[in-house]
Amino acid sequence: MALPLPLRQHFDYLLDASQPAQVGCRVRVPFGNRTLIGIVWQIAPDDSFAADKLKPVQALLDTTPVLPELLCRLLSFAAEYYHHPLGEVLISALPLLLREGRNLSDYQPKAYQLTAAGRALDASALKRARKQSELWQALLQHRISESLLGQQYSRTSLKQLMDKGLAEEVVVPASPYTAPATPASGLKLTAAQALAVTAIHQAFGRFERLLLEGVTGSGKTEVYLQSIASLLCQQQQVLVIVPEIGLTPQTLARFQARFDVPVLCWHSGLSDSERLHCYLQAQSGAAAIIVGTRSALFLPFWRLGLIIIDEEHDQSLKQQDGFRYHARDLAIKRAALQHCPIVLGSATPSLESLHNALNKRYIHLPLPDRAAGQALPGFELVNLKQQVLQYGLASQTLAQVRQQLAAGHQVMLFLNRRGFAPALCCDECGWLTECQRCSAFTTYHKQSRQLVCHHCGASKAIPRQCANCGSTKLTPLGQGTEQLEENLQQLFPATAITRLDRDSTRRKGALNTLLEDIHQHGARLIVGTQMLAKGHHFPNVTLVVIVDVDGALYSSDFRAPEQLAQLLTQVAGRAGRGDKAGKVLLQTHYPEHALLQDIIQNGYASFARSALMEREQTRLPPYQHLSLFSAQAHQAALCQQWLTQLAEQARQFPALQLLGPIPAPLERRAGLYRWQLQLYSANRTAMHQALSTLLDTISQWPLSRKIKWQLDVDPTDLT
DNA sequence: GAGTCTTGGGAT
DNA sequence: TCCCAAGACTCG
Repeated sequence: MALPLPLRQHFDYLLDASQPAQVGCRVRVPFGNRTLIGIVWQIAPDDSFAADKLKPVQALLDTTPVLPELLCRLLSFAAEYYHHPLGEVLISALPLLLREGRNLSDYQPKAYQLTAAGRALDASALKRARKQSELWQALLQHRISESLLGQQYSRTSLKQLMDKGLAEEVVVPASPYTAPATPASGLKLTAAQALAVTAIHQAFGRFERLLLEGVTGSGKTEVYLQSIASLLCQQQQVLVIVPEIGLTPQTLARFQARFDVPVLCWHSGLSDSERLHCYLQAQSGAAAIIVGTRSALFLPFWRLGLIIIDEEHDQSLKQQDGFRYHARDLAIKRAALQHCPIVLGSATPSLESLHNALNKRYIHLPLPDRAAGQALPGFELVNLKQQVLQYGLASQTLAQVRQQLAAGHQVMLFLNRRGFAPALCCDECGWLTECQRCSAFTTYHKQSRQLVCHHCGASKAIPRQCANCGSTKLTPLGQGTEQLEENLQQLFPATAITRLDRDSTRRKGALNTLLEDIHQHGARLIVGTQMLAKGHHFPNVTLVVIVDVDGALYSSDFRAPEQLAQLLTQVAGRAGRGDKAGKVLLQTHYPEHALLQDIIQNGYASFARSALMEREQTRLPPYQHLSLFSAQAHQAALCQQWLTQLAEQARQFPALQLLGPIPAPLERRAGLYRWQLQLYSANRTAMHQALSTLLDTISQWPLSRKIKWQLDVDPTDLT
């Protein structure tokens, strides 16, 4: 059995012949003095463990596996690849209700049918019970579903038939969806879109990876929709994976509006029973299309014909705690197991995917132009040096904002910093409000009157005095979205402003209300964080102002330039999507910066190619594989000691290059010091072998129990 | 991970 | 001699 424990071993139990278990079924087993839900992983007489010490399985919970063979293979691959305990990987793929050992049939539709005795019954036997007889007659013809029972027949009669052993309850899985006879028609495609759709169609029925690199507004979604259309006629299912924030009802509505088949969504906001419902609909084939966030990848499908990963560059596809998998990479593995194609779509593909496309491992499908023929918005750098700024905005920026608003257009201002100000500062001595438990300043939130640490989430009341000198003159330092909104309202008192960030969209449904507001035409200012960058379509936005990117220009993380280029391109892509041309103003103190120059003059595609060359020269991913060990403890010395020990071991593998131990960029978080050791290797197999050996070694160190440590294979975040 | 067992130092 | 906490050990 694989049990949900952080242990890299299996546990054996006795199953008797009356328990027809299969691999992938759940069992309830005694473990020490508690009970666990585990997954049957191997059924074999095994003498590796003393037979007299084996405990029997308490209950076999499934007659058919909740994890079908294909998912077992995917998950066992994932457990090996990410070096995460199998039991935890398996259990994390199941909806919570199944993890807790709930009975699957309790959630499946029921029907009633006659037992053998019922079918053999002589008609005269029920002649004195007219209602029972009627029901019996009906049951002779066909099963009766639970819903029909309430409407047409009496439950009492049924109970009487069941008590006599004449009728019985059976679980009837939902039936697969009805395939449309002809593909739904869509918009007229551009030549590039048509080529992409054809290429995807040609890949149906076999494993193929396709990278759809379409500039913002090039109509990637239309390509997805038209690719899906013909699959639905063959009664195949489609899985669409989107970033967390991209899954707005608008996205879902677009799929639902196009196709007359059941489209279900899967995301963290669903209740436990909604999740189980989705799981069952996918499994039975009742759902034709599932649009979901990364964990939708682990749903069982009746007949999966295509996987689409939208915004494949998005960081939210990588799980950042526990089982740290990358949904894009596991989806590719799943497509291989399913023998179906997978489409990776993005305006700003990750360097990893682009590398694979340029290498011809993936089929490259470029959409270089916007679908409706609009020009891509032009960038204009606004030099902030030696300028008098009003609320962080240059006079030429304000002039252009004013001009667009006067024309009745919408203007978007992007500032990747929520809250009112990144810190409160003492006027007298320069002291800044710091988080007690992190090496970071606390953000001032004016509305909620709190200082919040954006790293550990801790919040506290605003101090009246400086903790250093006792002065009462504390003023906000720097500008966040909350303040920008307030300031803009001063400058443009007659204009409606919508702010989109995690604070303004925290309430359920708030994001949609705000998006609706924006779509109600009219001049309007939209202020927001990177939430603005993710796939929204705002046809009336003609001007995008990137208020401040300077903080991101000089980062130690080798992925920072890639991520900044993606963010800038995605934000810029919100402009000029309707029938009016768009423009982007980029405010910076470093107008000569090479990265900014490259992006604004040559665009993302060119930037990405030169960034790849740089990665090749510096031997960074995707040209070498990276794994990251990190250690956290209350004392920095323990982290350092543990990683030094680890580095010593790792040095024995000639295929590995080491970087570290070094403190993490955010050196302390939630009271814990954080150190890391980066391992690089050109040889993936050698890397995995080394990691396995290292993990075995680590598990024997007493120090490993005193600190918190993790391994992240292919990390995307080095903070 | 969580519960139980072992060990050893310190208090009574 | 007892008590407690930290660390080791085990779970099938």
